[in-house]
Amino acid sequence: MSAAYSGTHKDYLKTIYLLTVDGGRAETGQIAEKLRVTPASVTDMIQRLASESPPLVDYQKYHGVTLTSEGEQVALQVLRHYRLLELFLHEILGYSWDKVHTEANRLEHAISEYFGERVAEVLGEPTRGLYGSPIPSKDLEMPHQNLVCLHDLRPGESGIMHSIWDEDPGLFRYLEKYGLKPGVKLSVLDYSPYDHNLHLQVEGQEKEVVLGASVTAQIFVEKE
Amino acid sequence: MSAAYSGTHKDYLKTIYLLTVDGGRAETGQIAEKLRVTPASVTDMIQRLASESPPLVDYQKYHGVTLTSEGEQVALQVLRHYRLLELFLHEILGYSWDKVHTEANRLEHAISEYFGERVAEVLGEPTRGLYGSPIPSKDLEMPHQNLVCLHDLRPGESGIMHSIWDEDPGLFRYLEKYGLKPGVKLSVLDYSPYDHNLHLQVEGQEKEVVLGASVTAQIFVEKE
DNA sequence: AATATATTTTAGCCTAATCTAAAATAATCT
DNA sequence: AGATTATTTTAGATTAGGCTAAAATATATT
Ligand SMILES: [Mn+2]
Ligand SMILES: [Mn+2]
Ligand SMILES: [Mn+2]
Ligand SMILES: [Mn+2]
Repeated sequence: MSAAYSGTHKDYLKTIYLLTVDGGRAETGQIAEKLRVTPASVTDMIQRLASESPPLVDYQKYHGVTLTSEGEQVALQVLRHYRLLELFLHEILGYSWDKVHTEANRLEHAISEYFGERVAEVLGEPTRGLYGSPIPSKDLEMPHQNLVCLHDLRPGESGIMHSIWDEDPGLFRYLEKYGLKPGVKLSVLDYSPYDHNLHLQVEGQEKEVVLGASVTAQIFVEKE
Repeated sequence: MSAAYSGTHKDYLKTIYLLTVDGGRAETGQIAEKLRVTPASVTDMIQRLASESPPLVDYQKYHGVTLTSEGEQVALQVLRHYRLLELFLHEILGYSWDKVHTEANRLEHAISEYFGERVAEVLGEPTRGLYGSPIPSKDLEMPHQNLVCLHDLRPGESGIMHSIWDEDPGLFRYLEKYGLKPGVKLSVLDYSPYDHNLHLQVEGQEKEVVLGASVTAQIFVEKE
């Protein structure tokens, strides 16, 4: 189906996907920051993405872009490769969490579809990757998930830790020290309305864990 | 040490290495054919390789190039990646022989040094790849080998099949039908001076195998 | 040795993807 | 509402790596 897009095209599309997955448009400046290029370069590129046939983005001057369905297909394919690679590097090649990102981000464009499917098979056709991130299926459907931000849970509610915003490895390591990693059950014991701190009971930990709003806002849980 | 050379640079250097490993110079037209670009493009590129600092090739106008030792280091690094990947794709991901080449040729530039070493470890630090091709060590030494062309063996002489010229998968499959694959012992029973045919005893085969000069010239054996 | 053929190099052009500086537009503040 | 600030777009330039056509050089043939 889809033509063979360049690695650069794919990086733009993946970035736009991640910026718009929760609704809204991806703005020039945001894309520029993520891809570490100048806004002028982004304007140039998104105009080219918009004038591909079929168009890959819907571009409104001065108001950023959204993906067309063609653009989304490409983005999901790259994202599938990316998340399969993350898992593969960690599980099969023994990469540590923090080394995974850079390598997967380079390899995601270099591997063939066939490579992707071979890796998927070796890994047992996973639907969740590192940090619990969802992996699009081979036919590019996102696995359904009933996620809620930990920040929004209140005493008495509980869930399974799922993933963290932006997949920040530094934050990930910090949370690991409190036993907080994907798959772990947690329940909210208390909430302080003044500082928005949450007091948590974390599976496998004796002491309760207290996290500030700037941290809980970054954590997604699958509500029970 | 070495700067970060582009994938294109590396493809040229690997190609030049393979064209000069048996001595002599790599000519513009040969490189152009292997890389499927025009001779004019090759001239342009080898002039740039020659004016890198340090220079990667020794260029003599109208008489092709040889690698400098810096160029050879880069070539060996790429070749190591390439041959590790070939083996990896076949052994770990279950690629068939003929699918391996294209993927490895793309991935050889995309993987990091770290990835290469992780793969090497998973494979058990191999020194020979598919078709018995030698894999440069981590510090870029080629494994010693006392190879001779099957074409030059005469009755009474014998050896272990090692590899085939140019790693042609079609020829490889043809030879497999006669039990001829890397690691198999063979001895020369007879030689016809008129057609240069060789009559071979191949380990594991009852009937003798007769091969023409155009085939025996492509086969390397480790002499006993 | 002269001519014909094959190979290589030069010259000029092209596209993708980036940049900087300046101009245009939108968003924010008073 | 008007002025200031922030963001985006345009214009023009650059670099890598390719191309074609023509010129230069080398190799082969008579
Ligand atoms: Mn707007
Ligand atoms: Mn990428
Ligand atoms: Mn010469
Ligand atoms: Mn290559």
